Formats: sequence, C-alpha cells, structure tokens
Amino acid sequence: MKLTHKTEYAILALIHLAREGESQTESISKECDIPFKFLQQILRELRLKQLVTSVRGPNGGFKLKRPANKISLAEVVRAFDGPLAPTSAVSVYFYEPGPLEAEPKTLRVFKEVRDFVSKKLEKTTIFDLV
Amino acid sequence: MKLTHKTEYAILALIHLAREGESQTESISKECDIPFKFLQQILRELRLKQLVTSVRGPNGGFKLKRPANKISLAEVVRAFDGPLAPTSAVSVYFYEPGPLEAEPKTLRVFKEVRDFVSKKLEKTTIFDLV
DNA sequence: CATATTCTTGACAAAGTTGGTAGACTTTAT
DNA sequence: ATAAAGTCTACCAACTTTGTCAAGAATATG
Repeated sequence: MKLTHKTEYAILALIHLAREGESQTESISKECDIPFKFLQQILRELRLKQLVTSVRGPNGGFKLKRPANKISLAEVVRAFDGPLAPTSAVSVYFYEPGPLEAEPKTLRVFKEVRDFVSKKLEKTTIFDLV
Repeated sequence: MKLTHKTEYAILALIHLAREGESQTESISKECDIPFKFLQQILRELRLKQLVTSVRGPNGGFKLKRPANKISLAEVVRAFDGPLAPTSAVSVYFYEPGPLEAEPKTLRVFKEVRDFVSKKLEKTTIFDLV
C-alpha cells in the first residue's frame, strides 16, 4: 500500500463530512486545503463508491452515506489506491502473479505485512479519526 | 511501501547469490527468470548500493558483499523503492509533508503501520529467505 | 598478444500513473 | 429566469516503471 495524494484528500474529505454532517465542495476545499477541481472529481468517486450522497442545486452538498463508524479506512484506501498488500502477489482482493511467486519464504513475510495492515485498516473507521 | 518488479527482481537476485555463493548475470537471469538487460541494470544498482561485488572478464560474476544475514530486507526495499511507510508524511528516512499532516489521529494509524513494517523488514535478512 | 567473455556506463523509449485543470451540462431553490 | 450548486467527459504535463540498446573497459585463456 502506498497512499497517493488523492487518497489522502479523500480521507480528509470524509473526516470533514463526519465532523460537519454536511458540506459543500467549496467549503471542504477551503477547510481541508484541497484543490477545488480535484476535489470535485474525488467527491464524485466517493459517491460512485457509495461512501457519500449528494444534493444538487443551491444549498446542495455532500454528506456521508453511512454512519462514520461504518466506513473503514480499508474501504477508502482500497477504493482509491487498490491493494493494501505491499505487492499484488500477496493481495487477497487484487491478486496478480509476480516475480516473487517462486519464493515462499519471501511471500510469507509480505503476507504477514499484508495481514497486519489489513486488520489495522479494517478496524479503523472514519469515526475513530474525527 | 509498494514493491515494484524491479525491487522484487533485486530480492530474487540476492537470494540466488546467497544460495550459489557467486553467479553470473546470465545464469541469474535464467534461473530467476529476470530479463537479462534489466538484470544488468539492477545488479549495477546493487553494487553501487554496496550489496554485491563484481568481477569482470571471463569467469567473472557477482557475489554478496556482506554475509546474507547482514543484509536486511528493509535495506533492499529502501534502496529501490524508497520509504517503507505508507505515506511519506509518516516516513522517518524519507519524510515529506503531505495533505494528511493536519490529522494527528490519522497520522498515528499510519505510523503504527510504518513501525510494524519497519520492524518486520529490519529483522528479516536475505539469509532468512534462502 | 589476440580474442572471447563478462561487467560498465549512459542513453533512450513506450506505457502507465499521478496530480491536477477545463468546460459544457444538469438539477434545483428562490 | 437566474444563479448556485453538483455531474461528466476529456485533456494534459510531469513522473515512474519496465525495460532495451550499443559502445566501452577489464581480464582469463591460448
């Protein structure tokens, strides 16, 4: 797992929504210091991934689709950056074969990393981060 | 931390050298199934990073510069892929500010990930993977 | 010494990812 | 009507990844 800025922005936006209840793109952009146009794109993805809902028109905006304690960090990271595992050769949800395949001992080490990260991020929710 | 193929190849080559004692590029290439020209480049980096030594000419080749149990996985991964941390905002050796900076609780989660990964990879050596 | 073998070095390149931006469109409160 | 939101598609520059290529330098062997 390597976090991109986009994923970090997504996490910030979700935390913000958890705090405020509801908010508009411009206000999130200013308070979280996220480039407006980039944030629009991110909020759209968050909606497509069922993490937020939106309302259009004046006084529109966004809010969390589920309670903050039902949105895990794992879900957010997976949605934006893909595998939590350090290499897709040991990924559960995004498995792909790779060069390391032939070395079981090495695979084991990275699987232990994957398991730790996965457990940690599954049990941490946006609520915990507010 | 996200492993690239290059890093995985580097790990494979080091394990191979630990097993064989010494070996030539072509033989490593064939046995580990690493593209020859790419491997040349990787072995050069491994030498520059003081992980292997080389001998030129016929019957030349490569061997580990240090005993296998003195080469940690952490060192190899850091040399090729940079930070072990999931984001450079929580990296010790490669720190850079990032969007997450403003959220201490979130930083903490990722620091715990970093610490686990770091400990795990520091104490795993090439010797353990042979 | 000649030659073949092997490592050395620097450049290059196609494809994919990252971190955005632009602008036209749709919905809706007033 | 109009203005204030979100929606959607497309685009772009910079960087990283995954290699390839070719010429050069060192050295063991005959």
